[in-house]
Amino acid sequence: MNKPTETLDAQAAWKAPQQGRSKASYERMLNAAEALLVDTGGDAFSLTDVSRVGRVSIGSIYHRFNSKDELIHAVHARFMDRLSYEQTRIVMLARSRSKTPSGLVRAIIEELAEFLKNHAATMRPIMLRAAHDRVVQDRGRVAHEEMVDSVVEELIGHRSDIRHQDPERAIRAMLGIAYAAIARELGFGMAEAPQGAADWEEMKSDLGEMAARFLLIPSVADAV
Amino acid sequence: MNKPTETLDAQAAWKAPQQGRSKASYERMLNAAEALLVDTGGDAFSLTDVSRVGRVSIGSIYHRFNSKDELIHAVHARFMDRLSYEQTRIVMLARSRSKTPSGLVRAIIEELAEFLKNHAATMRPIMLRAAHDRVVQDRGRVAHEEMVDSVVEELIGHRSDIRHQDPERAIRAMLGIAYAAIARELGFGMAEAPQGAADWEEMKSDLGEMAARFLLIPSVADAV
Amino acid sequence: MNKPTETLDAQAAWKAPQQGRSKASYERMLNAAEALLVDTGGDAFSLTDVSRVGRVSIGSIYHRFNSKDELIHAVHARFMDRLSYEQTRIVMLARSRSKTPSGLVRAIIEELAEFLKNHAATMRPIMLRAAHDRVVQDRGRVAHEEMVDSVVEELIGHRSDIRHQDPERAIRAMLGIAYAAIARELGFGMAEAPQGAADWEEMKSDLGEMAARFLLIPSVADAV
Amino acid sequence: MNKPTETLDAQAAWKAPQQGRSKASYERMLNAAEALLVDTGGDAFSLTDVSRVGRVSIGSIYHRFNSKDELIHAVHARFMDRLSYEQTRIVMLARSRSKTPSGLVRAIIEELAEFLKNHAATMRPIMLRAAHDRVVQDRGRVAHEEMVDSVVEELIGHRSDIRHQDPERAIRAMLGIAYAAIARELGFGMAEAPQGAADWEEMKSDLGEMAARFLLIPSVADAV
DNA sequence: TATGAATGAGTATTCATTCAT
DNA sequence: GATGAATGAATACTCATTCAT
Repeated sequence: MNKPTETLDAQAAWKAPQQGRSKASYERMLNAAEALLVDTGGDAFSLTDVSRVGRVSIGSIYHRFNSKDELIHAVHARFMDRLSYEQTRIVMLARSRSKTPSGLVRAIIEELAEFLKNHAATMRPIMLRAAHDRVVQDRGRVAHEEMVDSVVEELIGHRSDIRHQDPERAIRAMLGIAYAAIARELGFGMAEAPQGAADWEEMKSDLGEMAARFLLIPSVADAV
Repeated sequence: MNKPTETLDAQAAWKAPQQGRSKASYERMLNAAEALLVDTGGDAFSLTDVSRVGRVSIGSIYHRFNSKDELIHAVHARFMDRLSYEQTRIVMLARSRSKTPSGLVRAIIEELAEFLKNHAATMRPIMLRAAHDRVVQDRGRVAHEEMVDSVVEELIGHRSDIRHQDPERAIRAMLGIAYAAIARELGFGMAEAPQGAADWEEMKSDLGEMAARFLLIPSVADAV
Repeated sequence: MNKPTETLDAQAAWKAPQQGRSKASYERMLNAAEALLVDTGGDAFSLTDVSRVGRVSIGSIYHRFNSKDELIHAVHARFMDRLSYEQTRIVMLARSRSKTPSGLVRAIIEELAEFLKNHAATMRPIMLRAAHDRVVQDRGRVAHEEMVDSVVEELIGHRSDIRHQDPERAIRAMLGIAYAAIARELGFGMAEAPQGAADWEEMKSDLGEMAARFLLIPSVADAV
Repeated sequence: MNKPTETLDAQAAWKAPQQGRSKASYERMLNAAEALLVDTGGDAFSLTDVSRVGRVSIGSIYHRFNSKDELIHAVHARFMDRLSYEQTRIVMLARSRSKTPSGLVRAIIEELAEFLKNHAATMRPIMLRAAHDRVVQDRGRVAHEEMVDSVVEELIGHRSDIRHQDPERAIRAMLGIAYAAIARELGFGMAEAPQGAADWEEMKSDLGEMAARFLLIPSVADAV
């Protein structure tokens, strides 16, 4: 594994077996690899480790995957699939909490933050892997864009409240900034959870406040 | 170098020679290691590479440093020293550009962003290294806090314009968020520079706007 | 299969099924193995390859054969059987082309060369295999001796024209030399066909000439 | 080492150290590899074997060579160098034994055969390696051509005695055939020395006879 | 009988670190 | 001090063979 795959696996080369012993061993592999990903905080585990933890032979792993990279991509893909459903619910949950524009924006930030926090343990090493791995980067970008689109779709309904020339661009900018701040707070791309992250609630609140002020209030330059 | 040092090198074990051939060879080491850090996008270069690029023997490297980790820490320390002076100038430069609170906030964001962009090539792999390396993390945190403190010191003079219960906390929150957004845009912690980062000016402007509105305008909740 | 079998499989351990689906699958195995032998230029293909190419399961292969070696021996045996008939015709064809001793010798060389050339694609990797595999060596030797015997039988009828103390030995020596030269020209024992083998016709003609002069003309030592 | 190098190493990547411990260890590597080549009858030995037999570490081998292939090429090159001097002496030795054309041709065959026999133990596995390895093939071809050229140069002085339209071509054809026959007799390209090779003297004599008759006597077709 | 998933010993290669010169 | 050769543990990957279903 000198260089992680540089391009998207057009068609994933591996496929999940559907039943029985075979499926059980397949899942032990993925579970072991995911656990090691989380525990080591990166991909610096050996296939021997996967073999031991998952109680599968090295050969079995290579029976399913052509390389360690492919195994990691399978773990990633499975993780992204799990995320997918929850991610679509962010806007829905936020909407159910508030109907005012300001409240909605804050709720979206809050739900997004909680969603990411719930999966931080796995996202941390995945983001680290993304540093070198185009496949992981690309899949991550797609998921991120889906999330952004769903928020835009919701907030654009309030476009008249958004004090920007281009409301959609403002929403996207705000989300990019909020995502970056949350990811940093949660230590995405770090091997371990950050230590001094005591102020999670405060941080969410600040971020919601900032987002709401940014979108919904006329520029200070106009005011002053 | 499976595991980067986990704790602060209480006292750095290496010291720079003060003169002559010795100093020249010492600097070739550091320069080679830094160049490789940037070129490979991480610490995945071998000491043999350093030896070749820097025209120093492996033995010389181990004469100065007890391990590859220490060499990298020296590179990091030297880099942080170079940054230190420029970082202190951020506030000064911003102040010279605008005196109104709003303009000052925007100028600070702008200067911070440009400062980070100027050093992005080196900061990218360093942030990646920080993922596993407590020493790098800690030094980075210290520098970051110095930067934050200097901004706080400047903006706190305008505390009456800051529409928050705790103006200092608001400033710190804003800076954390802004820093995260800039770092993400510049691809800190990634092996390569991000591809589609076309909208640098827009992004700086959005961030400045967001910071100004966050700090200087009453909450939308109060208003609505 | 680190070490090919060192001794003759006293009794071949496999047997061909006589009918139906079973026979079809058996032949797909042999065909796949033979094709891979030719394509890879040696035995460096895996049973997984045979399984894929021949659309037979690994289990099926092991149902018929106790090892990869045995499979290869079966391919070899089948190939030698196909050769057997054609080989017996070499002398017959040569005889029909010329009745003079000189013409007959040349025709035999010509027919032998063409016969080997027709099967060169398969003989190349088989000779390579023979380098390590006593079973293949021994079977090859037997077939070779049959060919030599048939030529001796034919030419010995012209013994009075052969200018040697021991005409039979001279014939055998000549055939050994001719066979070696043809095999070298055709790249037997090489992974690929030789590149610059442009002069096939010339080579056959030289060899025929040499054989004829060797057998049918008194020694130069006698003459000079 | 899935595929031996396909092209000539333009410049050999390894170089022999000139003195001391370093040279001793370098030679132990080459000697061990050569011994294993001969003993195993091919390149099917592991670098661990080389490490054990040569009392050098795996790392030392990779300090000198970039791959197992390169090590084998170095062994090959060293062997070819040793051969080079002796090969140039073939013609000289033959000339000192006989001045008549017929005697000279026989002496050349005899010397060539003895020369090859003396190095058969190493040439056997090298020829096997050449089956897959273009570098070995190419170097071998060059050496072979040098030998052929030196013989042509000698015999062409007797061109008036050579009963062929194109004497040089006849000499080259004869040498190609003789070389093939000797190589086959000596088991070049086989893992082990041939068993039933009882008739070495006879074979040399037959080959010399055949060569002499081929070159020096008018065609039987002309005579009959 | 047929299938193909599972096994695991074996191989080439890398690289931080040590140490003889 | 300086050099760079030597070390060897660690790792991804292959493939003949076994065996559960």
